[in-house]
Amino acid sequence: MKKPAQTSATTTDILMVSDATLRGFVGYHMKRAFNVVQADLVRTLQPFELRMLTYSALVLIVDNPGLRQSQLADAMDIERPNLVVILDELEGRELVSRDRVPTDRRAYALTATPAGQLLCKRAVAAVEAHERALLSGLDDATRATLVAALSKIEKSGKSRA
Amino acid sequence: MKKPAQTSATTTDILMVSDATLRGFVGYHMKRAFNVVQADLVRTLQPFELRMLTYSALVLIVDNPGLRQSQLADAMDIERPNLVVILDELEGRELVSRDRVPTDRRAYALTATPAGQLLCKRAVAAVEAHERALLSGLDDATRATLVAALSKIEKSGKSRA
DNA sequence: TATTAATAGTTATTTCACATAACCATTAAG
DNA sequence: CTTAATGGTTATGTGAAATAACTATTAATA
Repeated sequence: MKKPAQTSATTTDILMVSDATLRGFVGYHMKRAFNVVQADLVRTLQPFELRMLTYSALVLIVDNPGLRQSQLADAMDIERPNLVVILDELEGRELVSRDRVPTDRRAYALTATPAGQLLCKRAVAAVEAHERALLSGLDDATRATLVAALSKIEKSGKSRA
Repeated sequence: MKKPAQTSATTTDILMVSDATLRGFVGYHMKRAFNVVQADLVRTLQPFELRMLTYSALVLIVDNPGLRQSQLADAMDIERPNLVVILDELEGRELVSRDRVPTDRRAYALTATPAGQLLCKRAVAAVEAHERALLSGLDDATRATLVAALSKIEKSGKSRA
């Protein structure tokens, strides 16, 4: 009788690590799944030299031309100071422009340049394709339930912020 | 005729920011929902003086007494160097101990002290309670679908790591 | 109107979660 | 026995967030 391949000559005891307790939490599953999605997103955006934040900022500016930095920060759920570097980068690449608002000389109106709009369109298309591939294992009904559940969770947080 | 409350004397134009494009991505919903869950988790763990990482490390050690740091790093999907500080903290608080493995004097076997086990039990209970509250809007079937979908997404990433 | 308070954006600094490179000790392989 | 690989560590860097404190400007109020 052959000994089963001498699995571990080294005392390493390839005992699988159990994460049973953590698996009991929906949050744990969310983090793990999101890590996968995010890693994919980062790879997808790399050719465009966009990061998650520059990407979502750009998309929001394209979709909401003329909005203020504070509105954008609000929409992105980040603090104003963090937005500054993001916009510095986008502006430096001439993808968006900060234009003074004549009626309020404190504020800047954000708009995407033609180059920014083009890059945005391409990036969005790429992300769509990648996400479609990543979620190909889920049928439409499941995907809808997933999104609905996530929305509900998100909303339930808005109350006790 | 009363003018409708002069909604904005300032030109601020309270125009709602549209995130319609981003809402088209499941990943966006995942991030938003996870932010809520994570914020809740952080608040929940604060009384125990645990952060997400110290918490999950502790739980995994309790569930897998004797495991090595590299196994733990692997299970937590982080690099070994990052685990060092986490364990320094847990060991400093005498919640876990690093014991030399006699058969391999390079490695450390990680075990939770009684204090660590107790804290772990309490923390897990608290997180369970909080998560139950957070997910109270979802019925069991939806929750099951959610977890199944997230697991599938997670797995689909494991192939193309 | 003059002063105070609030707002928009910025700078500086910090924390946390992660990654890489390089190193020491020890063990395994050639 | 020399070389590889492994387990843990140190040092260091990056990206995503937050806070405090500042300037310029606009709104509120006394």
